[in-house]
Amino acid sequence: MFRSLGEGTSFFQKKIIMSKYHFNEIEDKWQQIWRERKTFKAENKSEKPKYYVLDMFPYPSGAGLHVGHPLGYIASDIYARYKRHQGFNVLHPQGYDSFGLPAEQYAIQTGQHPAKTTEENIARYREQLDKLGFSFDWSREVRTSNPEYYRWTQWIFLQLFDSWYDKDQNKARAIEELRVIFSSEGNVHVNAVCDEGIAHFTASEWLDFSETKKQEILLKYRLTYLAETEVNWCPQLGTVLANDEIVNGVSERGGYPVVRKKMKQWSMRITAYAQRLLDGLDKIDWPQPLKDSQTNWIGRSKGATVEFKVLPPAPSEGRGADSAGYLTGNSKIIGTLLSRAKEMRKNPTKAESVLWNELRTKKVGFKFRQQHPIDNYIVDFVCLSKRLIIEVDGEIHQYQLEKDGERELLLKEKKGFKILRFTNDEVINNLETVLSKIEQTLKILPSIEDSEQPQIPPLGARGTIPVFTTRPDTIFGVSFMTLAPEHDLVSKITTPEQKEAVENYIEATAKRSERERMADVKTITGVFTGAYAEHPFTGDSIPIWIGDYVLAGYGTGAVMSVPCGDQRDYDFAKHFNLPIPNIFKDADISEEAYSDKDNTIITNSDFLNDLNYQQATEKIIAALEEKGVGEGKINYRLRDAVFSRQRYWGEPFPIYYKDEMPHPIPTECLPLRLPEVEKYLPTEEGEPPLGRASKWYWNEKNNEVVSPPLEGQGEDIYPLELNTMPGWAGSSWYMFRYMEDAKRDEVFASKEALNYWKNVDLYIGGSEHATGHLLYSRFWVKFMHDRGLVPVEEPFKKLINQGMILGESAFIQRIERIYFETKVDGKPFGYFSIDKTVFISDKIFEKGEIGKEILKDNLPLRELDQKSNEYIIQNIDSYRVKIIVNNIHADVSFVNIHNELDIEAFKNWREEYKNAEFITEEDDSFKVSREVEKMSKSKYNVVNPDDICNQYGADTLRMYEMFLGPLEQAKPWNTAGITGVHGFLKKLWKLYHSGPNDSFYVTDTPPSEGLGEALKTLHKTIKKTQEDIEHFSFNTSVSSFMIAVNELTSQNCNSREVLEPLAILISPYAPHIAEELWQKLGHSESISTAPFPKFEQQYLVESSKEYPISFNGKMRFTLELPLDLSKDEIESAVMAHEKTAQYLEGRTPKKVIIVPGKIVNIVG
RNA sequence: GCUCGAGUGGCGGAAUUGGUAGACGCGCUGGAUUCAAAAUCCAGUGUUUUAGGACGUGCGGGUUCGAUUCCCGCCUCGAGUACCA
Repeated sequence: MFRSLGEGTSFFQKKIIMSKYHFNEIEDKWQQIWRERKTFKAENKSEKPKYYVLDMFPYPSGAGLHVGHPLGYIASDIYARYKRHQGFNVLHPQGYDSFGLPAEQYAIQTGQHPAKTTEENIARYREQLDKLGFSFDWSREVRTSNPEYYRWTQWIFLQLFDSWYDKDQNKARAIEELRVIFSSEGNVHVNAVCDEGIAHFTASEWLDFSETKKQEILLKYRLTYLAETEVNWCPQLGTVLANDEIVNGVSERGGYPVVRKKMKQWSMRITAYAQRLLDGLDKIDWPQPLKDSQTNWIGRSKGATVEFKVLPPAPSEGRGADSAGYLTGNSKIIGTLLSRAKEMRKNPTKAESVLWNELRTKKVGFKFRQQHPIDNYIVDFVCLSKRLIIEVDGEIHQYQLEKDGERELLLKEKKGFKILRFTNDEVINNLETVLSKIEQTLKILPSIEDSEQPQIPPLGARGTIPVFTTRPDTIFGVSFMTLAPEHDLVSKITTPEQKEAVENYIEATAKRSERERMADVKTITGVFTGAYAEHPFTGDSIPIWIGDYVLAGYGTGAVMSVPCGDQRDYDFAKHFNLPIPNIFKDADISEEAYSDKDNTIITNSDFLNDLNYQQATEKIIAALEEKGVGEGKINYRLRDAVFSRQRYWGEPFPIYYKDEMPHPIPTECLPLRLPEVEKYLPTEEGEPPLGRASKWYWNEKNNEVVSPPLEGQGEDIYPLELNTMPGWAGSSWYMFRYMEDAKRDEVFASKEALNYWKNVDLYIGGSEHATGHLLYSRFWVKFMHDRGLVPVEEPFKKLINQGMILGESAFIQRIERIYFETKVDGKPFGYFSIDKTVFISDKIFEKGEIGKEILKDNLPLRELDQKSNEYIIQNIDSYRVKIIVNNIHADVSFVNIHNELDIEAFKNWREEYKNAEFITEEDDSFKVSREVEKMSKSKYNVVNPDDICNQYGADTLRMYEMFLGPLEQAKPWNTAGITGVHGFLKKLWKLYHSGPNDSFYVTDTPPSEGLGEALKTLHKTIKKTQEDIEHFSFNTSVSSFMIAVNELTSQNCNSREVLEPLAILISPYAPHIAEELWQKLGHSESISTAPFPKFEQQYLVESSKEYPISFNGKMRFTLELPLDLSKDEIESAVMAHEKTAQYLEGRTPKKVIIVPGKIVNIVG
């Protein structure tokens, strides 16, 4: 080691030092130059083609970076730099996902404002990132927790609030357009993704509604809406817990009870986009496993809905529509009428059937419906597109006349229908006249758009139980129905006799947490409701059960149980002794259900007999639709996303409440800044932390945040929303923010910027975001596209998941107990626990008897005697000794590459180890065992990139991380291996410093004057590097650099023609050393702008090939032959070779396979 | 359970469409240099062997002149997801 560079050092020594590879100096120098010259600033206007490389931005945690974090950033940086060499205008930004839980938890514990913690963490992250020499354009940095950023998150939220999803146009539209539709024609023809069970209203009704009522209705259509959602509430902790924070029904922290509580929460109607999210996957270049998990998450299944009519609870209560005692209340009238309409359709009068016969075939030119419910009535025939009702009357009583007059008035006034009336007589005897009158009227009446939409009352409101099934073909195998215990109808259909049992069951299941219910799938539970449903085809009565194997949240929360075809139904049926009819030909269902779709032949199923799955499904769906009791349907597993969090450190909702209804804050008033609170906990009343803010009301008049109004004052003052947005809000659109560089105050991103950069060309990040960020972000982008805010439908064109870098934990073994066993009869003699802390070197006892010696020397037997008065171990040799050890994590920094522990450092680590004893190896070393685990602070296996940078340099770290293995694969970190890559960089440096005293030496002499091998090496490397980068195979290109440098070194190459392109090839990987060499080569511009070397095939052309000669597929020897030989010439050359005869041992070859340029194989 | 991915030396891994299995690096062994160490350089390193060879890419089959690569059946590990009707 040199003491100093001062006077005592000779000039000669100084020279040597200066020309060595001083990575620290070089790296500092270039990082500073890049920063000063803004080398990597992207321009929004350029002649060059654009390329956008993005990393998933990090959450700046307090722990800082470990070597696993930069892996993806290094890969993306290499690609970004490569693309710059290829002549692209590259956007490669970075930022922080800076809202989140850890900062808030820290705030709760310390009272420190999360903004401050976040700020500090970001500073530390930035410092660490800067050391690695990334080519980020930091001028475009984003932080999701900055008001100037979340202003636009709030703005986008308001766009969602201001939108509804039109299923007909299959896109989101402005809510204003929906108001216009409501004002002109009510909601009957609106085909929207919306809440269930919205009552129908007419235009005039809409206009009569109060503004609050209108808002209430509009909320049911908005893409972000308020809904009662069940959450896990922990009263003791005063907070809502996520599912994974609950273990066995109690909180993970503290073990407090958790109850299910309904809370009003904001939700996002992501389900509207289910199909488009699925379809979009075909258009993007993402890893298949990731696409698969999104596909699974969306969970599309094709099947049918079937409605089962609930039979009246007891025959004595009658069957008529008027006396359906169990269906009460206004909303149920439609349902009653509908089932009555069905009844009436089945039993038409003669006149009705004659007229229907004419109308149904569209003879009059328009589509008519028979016995159709309109408002509170059933009309005989209706043409919805012309709003024409046709009534056929029989003998009219006075009572009926009055009623009809009343309804006529209503229908005319409110719904704008024209009514034509005919008598039975007219229809039967004067059909032609009747028809021409209808036709004439139709001509006069104006058409109404979208009239083909039938008026369907909401599911379940008709006294029927709708179910979803993927196997409608098995409908004749239904022997019972099962509802989720939470199903709305349960209380309505349960008979008095079963009431108690059902209520007890519901109570019992409600107590079990969702987790418990899911974990325990073996116990079969359920209760009979006492009610029956009618099979839509056989008319049989089917018992209706409830059971917790049916989930309220999926499908309709009810299933038609087909025990012969579904294992769960089968188990349920067996358990409760329900019938299991078999509808599968030649299927054995004595032990389990027959769920094989492909080999199904249906039997015992009326008109489905002898059909296979596909045919039967097709036929039954047609039959369901014809009968009006069901239809083919696509169901999705995807649920709407809950968007509220009862947290402080997130975006506040720009919403205030007036008359209980949410109102948006004017967009020009954004951002709505997070208020200050004195504590980051929920309030005593269980409100979210924002409830503690002293100023958190909105003055509608002055448009400002104000204090709560005093009693009797503040007419224009309304409370603001107390929840905040979840983490994925800010990350769903951040890729667009980077695009904007100048007008960030005016827009989330300008049209010009959005149109120029379009979408992310390459996105690199972890696969853990598969069903979170990556799905939500796609959803928001599709929405933003619909509303004309962005030009693209998909945010990320190509995506790569980098694998995790795992840590190699070090384990030190602590003796817990010693177990003796007599040698004679193998009987246990005794356990001895150790009250001292004794550590034992790894595997020392595998060395047989040595172990015992060591034990004798180190564990004085008196210790054992003291511990147990009963047994005195006099002579350890007469026993078999078993040591029970406990593995304890030791910090990896105490362990060297030979797995030897620095005992002193370990002793000083923790107070409890200060006086520990160590049983060492014979050479006094102490070994630890190693195991690969996730890198984490708690496992003491974290390797800090700063340390690596200081010791080996950023270029070495970058290259080594790439060299470890394929980018997408998980791989363990092993610091010992880094010397190989570091040695390579030293060799690279040396290659350019082959002058006297290791001075820089590069000549302008063409390499062809030597052997010409150097150019071959160079072009081979160009080809390989280019292919590898394009395939993201960075590990193999590092090895090809090593090969190149090894070859060029042995060729003594110092030609500029080779070394200059080589520096460019390496620069994406090791940018600092490359810049330094580039400068030494005489360039003043950054190497990052140099064009990528062009590969030329001519240098790789070979004239001969070392042929492997195989016998029966086994390679025996090689033979160098000219490449231009014909097959025959190769054969004769091979056959003439002496070794050929030797391996043939006199046999005649049956066949000789020759693949010119590849291989020769002799068979025989 | 279902879906997806992966199994190659002591270790990380390579072999782009079936064509010389183990590139490159670590580690290990021996040597050179050094007072010594570090660093550097050189040689060797899949297993086995009677030194000819034999066996080797999780296991068992198959296709082929030839299989780490393709097909069938299993085993193990990892990830995601889970009573989804």
